[in-house]
Amino acid sequence: MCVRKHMANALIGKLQSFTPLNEEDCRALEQASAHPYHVGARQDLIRENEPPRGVFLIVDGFACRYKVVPGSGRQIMAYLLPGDCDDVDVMGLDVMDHSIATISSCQVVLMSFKTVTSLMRRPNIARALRLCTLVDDATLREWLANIGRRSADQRLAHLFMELLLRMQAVGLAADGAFKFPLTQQEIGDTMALSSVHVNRTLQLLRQAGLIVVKNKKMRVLDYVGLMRYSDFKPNYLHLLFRNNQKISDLARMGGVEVS
Amino acid sequence: MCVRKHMANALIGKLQSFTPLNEEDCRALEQASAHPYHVGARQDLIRENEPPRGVFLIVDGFACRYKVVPGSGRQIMAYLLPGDCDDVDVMGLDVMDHSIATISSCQVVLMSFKTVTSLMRRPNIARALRLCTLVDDATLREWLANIGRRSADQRLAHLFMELLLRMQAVGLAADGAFKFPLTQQEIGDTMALSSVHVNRTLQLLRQAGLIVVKNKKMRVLDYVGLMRYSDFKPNYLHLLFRNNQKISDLARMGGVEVS
DNA sequence: CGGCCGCTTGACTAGTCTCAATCAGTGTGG
DNA sequence: CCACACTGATTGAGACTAGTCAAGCGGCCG
Repeated sequence: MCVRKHMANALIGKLQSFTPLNEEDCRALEQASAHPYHVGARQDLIRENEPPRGVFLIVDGFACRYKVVPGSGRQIMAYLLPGDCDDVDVMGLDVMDHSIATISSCQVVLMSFKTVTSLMRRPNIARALRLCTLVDDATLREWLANIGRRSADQRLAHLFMELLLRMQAVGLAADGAFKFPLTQQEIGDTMALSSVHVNRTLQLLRQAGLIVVKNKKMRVLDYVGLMRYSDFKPNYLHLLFRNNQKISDLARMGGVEVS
Repeated sequence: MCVRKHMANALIGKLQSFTPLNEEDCRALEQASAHPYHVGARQDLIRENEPPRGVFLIVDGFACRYKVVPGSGRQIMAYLLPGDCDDVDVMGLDVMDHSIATISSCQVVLMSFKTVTSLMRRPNIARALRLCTLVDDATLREWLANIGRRSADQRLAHLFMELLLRMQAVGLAADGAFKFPLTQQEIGDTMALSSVHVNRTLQLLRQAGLIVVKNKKMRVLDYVGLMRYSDFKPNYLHLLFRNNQKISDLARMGGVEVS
């Protein structure tokens, strides 16, 4: 197991939370993500129907997967937070079936297929990356249930609770607060609501004393309340795989049986 | 490449449409799926929070992934049609984050982790199974966009078009018609609509001369119309990977640029 | 024949959307 | 330093899609 903490590198931190990595693994990952480049806010990294050029890794900032539905704007289908990356198997695809874009300005690495292939030859890394994909899939399913079944207020509460946990998992939340660069329009694009309704719903959550949003930062004032409010069950994030004690505790506090 | 046609085994047929398989590959797959067992309609195969016992493969019938959202019924998040199977990586999870249940009565295989591991040692099979997962993910994203962005009538039209293509891809649709064992309630659970609204919406699509549903069979009367109606783009099914000429033609007829 | 499940229809309700106007914060050029 | 422009947040009013409740119908099975 790699002894040094690599929280400077969110990817390493995240993978280590899934599976132990040795020195060699860490070196390989550091090398692979050594040269990020800067991308401004609201820029496409790759568009639907384009052939994948490699595997994107977000080192810093918020990015998202999205699709445009003609006549109804766009649907955001996932957030890519620092340490998150594309499905490693996109290499196998001829063309992308969705687009990826930055939300805030980002530090991005585009790993070549060769790089990814050599990373995947390391069993620990391969295992960790596969688990990442599994969690991404589970998150997508949870979003489907969220959008399909919950009312606007519960939907937003659920999303914010997830963001808090995910940001905490990569060490980017302190005291319930984290960077939150999303516009209300973008929140609406995510949760299938109009920006007007997002606005009114945010006021509701604020009045309920659950959250505060200000200066592109969100603070969760009462995460137990937020979990209850949205019926949030953290199981889909599979946090108990992870060796961050604080997160596991938090997960348990949801009042959920996590066997 | 395996010369014999294996359409008796939907899985082999499906994998072959992604990548050529040799005799050995086919034998291994046949062995792995040799002993399906029968499960009645509306039975859970595995429930959320249970540890996975293996990888499910649907040999015949309709099954689905779903989650129950307290206070709002259930959300179906995917259909498993004949030849479809669980994500091979569920083996890596401690507990399921969703349930899997039959819709109609089914023939099911539960492949042991050992079996799956040995299948994954065959490069062709591994590649094909990974592509399956990628298509499943893309389908999930498309459903999210569908539920998030489209009106009830477009949503249903889109779903039916997808089902037609998928059933055709495994040789289970003839002349635009295929088995359709879903109740209106289940369609609603899938597309996040009430059963009452599903009922009225189906009448709309019927009156528009697009589909007929009768005796647990659906017939698509005008698939070009259905595609237009729902703005269906078949790209997410990645059909052009597949060696079924008819499907590729159909995909192109959507009027879509599929590079 | 009776019971049950699923389909159908009607009437009413409500959550969310759309349109439109105003306000606030930030950055820019004169 | 101020006027202006632009983007995003906020508020109000009215319209509409889809949900809920409730009753009746139809076909299948024991």
